Amino acid sequence: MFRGVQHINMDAKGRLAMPARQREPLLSECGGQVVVTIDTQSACLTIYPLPEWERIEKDVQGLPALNPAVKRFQRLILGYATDLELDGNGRMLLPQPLREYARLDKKLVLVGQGNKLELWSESLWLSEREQALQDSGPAADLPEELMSLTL
Amino acid sequence: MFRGVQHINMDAKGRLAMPARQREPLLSECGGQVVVTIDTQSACLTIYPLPEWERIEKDVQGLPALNPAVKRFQRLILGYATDLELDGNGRMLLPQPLREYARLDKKLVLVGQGNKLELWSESLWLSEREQALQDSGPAADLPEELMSLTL
DNA sequence: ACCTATAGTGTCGAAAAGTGGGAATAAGTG
DNA sequence: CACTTATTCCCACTTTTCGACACTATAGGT
Repeated sequence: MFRGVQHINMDAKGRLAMPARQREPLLSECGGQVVVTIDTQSACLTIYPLPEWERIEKDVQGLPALNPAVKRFQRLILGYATDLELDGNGRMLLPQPLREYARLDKKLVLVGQGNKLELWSESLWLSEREQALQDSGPAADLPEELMSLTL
Repeated sequence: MFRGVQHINMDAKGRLAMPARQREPLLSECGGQVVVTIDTQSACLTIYPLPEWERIEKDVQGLPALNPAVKRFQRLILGYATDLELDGNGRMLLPQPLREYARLDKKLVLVGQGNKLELWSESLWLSEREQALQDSGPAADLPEELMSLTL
């Protein structure tokens, strides 16, 4: 399970060092083998351990491909999916197209989301968080399902 | 069950010593393993014993993620959730993003809330308490649910 | 009132994590 | 085929983090 928000830097070569907290689970669960793809809903990337991704890939491929919207969705998700491996120092090198999609520059934010990690450019993360706080803050009228949660 | 309001200090490294009163239940219930996350409604943090958090996490992940407001809520709650462990001295080290969110400085307030603890910066706690007293005082009109309470 | 035990706080050192640079290999082009 | 450019792998250094230890303060009991 991936948890927690961490601010990390990408170096000049486009490498990003996986924080130790997330590195251990990745190494033990899948030997550092991950799949990175885009989030079609937001300008961020998602990072899956390889076994988890294989399950998702199967589900996505099982969708009715005659529906043009589905077909487009598949094209994006599967098309951008790239397998990467952590190097000896626990870093991964992000391919340009992925960096470009999520507008990644030096300052990044890595967000644990249970079965996956999300990777944001710091500036986009901040504005997303701002929006999220508005939506979930005291003034917001939240959907039914949330109101009934017991926290 | 966590009860009581306690004023505590965070040291220069961002460590906070869990008061002995709360420490014992935490150690016996979950071996000092806790999950800290943000409260989306207020600028404070919430501290759960690990087993209790796992129940909540399950509920939150079960929500319909197609609703953008729900998705944002999940991103905040799950994203900021960080598991921490009490060290040999009964202290926990709060990660920077969490400290930042709740504007924590040296003086903090720890508030028991039954199944969880809330952590406030002292100054925010004081003004929140002020507001809460206004809302719940003699002049306030309280929601139905409260009126029917037997105190 | 003093002594003791326990909670709270600070400091130091070792270890690990993050960062950068450089060399070697591979790929692409003239 | 040779030369240039890009990519990858590896090594070394710096910084931060974590754990252990020691000291101080406070509360309770004799």
